[in-house]
Amino acid sequence: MFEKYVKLLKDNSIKVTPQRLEILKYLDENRTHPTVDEIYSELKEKNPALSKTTVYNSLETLREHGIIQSLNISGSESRYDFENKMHHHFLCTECDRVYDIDFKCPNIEKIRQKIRSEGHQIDEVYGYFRGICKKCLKKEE
Amino acid sequence: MFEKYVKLLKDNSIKVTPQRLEILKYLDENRTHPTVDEIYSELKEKNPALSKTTVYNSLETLREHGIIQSLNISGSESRYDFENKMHHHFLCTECDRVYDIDFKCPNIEKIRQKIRSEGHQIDEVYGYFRGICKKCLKKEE
DNA sequence: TTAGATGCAAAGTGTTTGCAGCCTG
DNA sequence: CAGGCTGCAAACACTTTGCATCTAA
Repeated sequence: MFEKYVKLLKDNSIKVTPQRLEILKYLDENRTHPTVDEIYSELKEKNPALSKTTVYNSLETLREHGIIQSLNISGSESRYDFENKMHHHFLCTECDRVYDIDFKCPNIEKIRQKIRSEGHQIDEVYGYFRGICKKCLKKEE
Repeated sequence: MFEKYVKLLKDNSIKVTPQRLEILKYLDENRTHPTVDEIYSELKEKNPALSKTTVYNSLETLREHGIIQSLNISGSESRYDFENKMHHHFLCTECDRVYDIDFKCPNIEKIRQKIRSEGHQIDEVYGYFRGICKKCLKKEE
């Protein structure tokens, strides 16, 4: 049940703890770009001793190792994504849902090259789109 | 001296106040993507009665009217940009400087169309790049 | 004259820090 | 056993809110 996540952690030389396994499993099974609060509230039900600090610490550790991705699309709180391959995101400013955008943009490589040619080093690329999603547009009618 | 900014405000039917004029002038003359604190600290010197609340309020009003742009590239605090045309940004995670990226990416239109074709409505597009800038790379040597 | 802007203080929200005790490797 | 992780409380940083006063139009 947790073998997959144990392997992920061991491969990255990170200590395996029950909290980290639960967080990874939650992110893997909930590709809704949850916030720290959402993760914490949900996992706290099964483990009432869980601390929010641990959720913050674990997410940061996982992110540092490139196992997960963090998003800052909403401006206020961070969101987390088990999918670590590069892709873009669309935020609905009505319902706060975040949608994945899997469009491959060959120009990102050109931009990277342009920035590199100016002497800078690029580590991360984010594409954020905001607007109103299909569901919310229907409600407004 | 302020005619340009008075016109900007009047054209948008926003009341002309000394605070708003100073903020606009500051942003126009400092294309360094300043934070609220930077704007506030600087303007407070000439007008000690200035309130940070007013800076927040004014920036939000200007942003709502599309006169200026706000950036959330650093995760924590917001930054502001007098330039309101679409362009991308590069954040140096060492020195926190933000550089403009004026690369025109024709694929953004394709992504917009793709998202639209799925039924969503797009209002804003942000491209954020993070890494280490030329100046900081030199220091590290 | 009046709707809206300002400034102050207080409250709110998301995140980080310090540290004692516990657990993984 | 040692270094790293957890959990709690307190501290922090940024932003928003409530409200009395003031000001642009």
